[in-house]
Amino acid sequence: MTKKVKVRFAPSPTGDLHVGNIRTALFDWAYARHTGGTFLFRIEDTDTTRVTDEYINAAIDTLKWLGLDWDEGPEVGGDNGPYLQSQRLDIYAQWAQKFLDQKDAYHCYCSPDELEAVREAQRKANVAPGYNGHCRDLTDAQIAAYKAEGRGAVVRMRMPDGNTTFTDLIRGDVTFDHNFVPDFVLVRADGSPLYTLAVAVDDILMKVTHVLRGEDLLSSTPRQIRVYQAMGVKLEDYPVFAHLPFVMGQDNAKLSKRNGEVSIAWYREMGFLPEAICNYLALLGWSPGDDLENITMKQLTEMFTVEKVHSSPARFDMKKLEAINGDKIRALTLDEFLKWSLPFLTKADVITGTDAEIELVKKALPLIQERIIMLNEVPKMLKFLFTKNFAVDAESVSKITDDGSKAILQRSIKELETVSDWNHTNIEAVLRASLIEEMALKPRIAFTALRIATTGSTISPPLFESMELLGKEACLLRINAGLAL
RNA sequence: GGCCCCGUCGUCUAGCGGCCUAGGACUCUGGCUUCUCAAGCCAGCUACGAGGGUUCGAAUCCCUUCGGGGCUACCA
Repeated sequence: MTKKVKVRFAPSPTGDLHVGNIRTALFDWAYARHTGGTFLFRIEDTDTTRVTDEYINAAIDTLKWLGLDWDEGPEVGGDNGPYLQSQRLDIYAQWAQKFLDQKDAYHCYCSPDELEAVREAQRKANVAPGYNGHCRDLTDAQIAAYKAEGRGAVVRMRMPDGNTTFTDLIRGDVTFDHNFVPDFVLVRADGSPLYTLAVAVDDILMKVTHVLRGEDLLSSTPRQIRVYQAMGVKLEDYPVFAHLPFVMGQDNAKLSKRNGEVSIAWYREMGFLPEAICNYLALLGWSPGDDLENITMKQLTEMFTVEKVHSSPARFDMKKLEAINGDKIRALTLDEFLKWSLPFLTKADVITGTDAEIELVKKALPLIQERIIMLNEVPKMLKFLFTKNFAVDAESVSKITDDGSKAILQRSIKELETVSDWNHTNIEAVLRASLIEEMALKPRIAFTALRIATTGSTISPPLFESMELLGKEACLLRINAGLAL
């Protein structure tokens, strides 16, 4: 009988969640959903100097926004909580004490300076740096002496001789010789637990079956397995590991959270859709196959398997993300597009949100849906429909002050005044008849002048539709104003 | 330095011994369409890091080498 899958995403929010974090979260989530298992969300905040409440809340918010819903964790609860490690300190302390009692762990009185000196010597001697086992077998007298000195002590796990082999779902069997896995610290001198202790204890206690995480944690796996052993966990109850390849930056360096472009919050502000971000990120290190790329979240959960995840790192490519975002925007229904656009429009002060404004937005959106790749372009493209103090873009003014343009504008006013039923078909008809047919102008020339005068820019939604939405009065007003420039 | 991981077009990938004179997507270039910008359509450029094996046959298996990355904390 196979156990029900439980996958966890356990970030340490020392900043806004970034691209790499989210790719991991996405795979965790997709795998849980694919298998019909449980998705557990846990916050690893044992490093209190770097993790803040603000970042924790931001992480929760980001995950929700992306649609990566969790079954156990902050806000939703569960049977294995609490899900913030800072609230589980007593649990870790108990286990650490147990390890001490079992002699699996011991107190180490070495000072940071002493440890550094040892490492320095090791580097010089060209041997593997790491803890040298100095305090492994201290006598009672030695311990008493250290205590008398007032030294603090950390709790260190004893790494036995031998080696650890585990099967990584993505990389196959991986073996680490314990000669290169020194005794590691479980508890700081101040009594607080370290990641190595907390993850292992939590993954077991929370009954996690699959640990899918970044490959930077690959070499810490033998340490976790050591903790499982000390906990007395049976082999078949160890979680299965899968180390996901990195998402790298353009320069082949690991994407770092110091860079603004990696923060998911930034992508949200720019107007990327969560589904586009997830779709793109899913393609980094994984592929649905069959030349398929544009997939829905539902398809992702149906097709995703860890076995198909690559072992090699992937470069993050903004252009491709943009292309996918454009595809996703074009696939939106009008109501969806409206829902996503409104916040951008109000935030940019293009509209305040009245019913009349929303009605007009609704008419205008279809005109720009295939012309944008990010939602933050919506206000830019629709501003001309709502602005109270209209002005032609500075760089476009000179393009309509020549005699040719004046003639076009003059003739347009004359023709447009005659249009009684103001719609784009009629507008186009009179303008083509007069400007193109009679004046024999090139459409490009004639309509560019009108475009600048009515929308203020050389780039706009389709001209005649734009004029229709603007209304006859406003159009004529603006063209007249353009004539006066 | 040591340990570990990785190596197909510029980028993401398909490929799991013959379907590969290596397919798709993004980017880029050219063209068509066209009221701008897009979108759409067509065409083109460009890859199995290198060297050895194994085999009738290798991108696919093995070895070496080179290159990239991670870890080497009282960070995660």
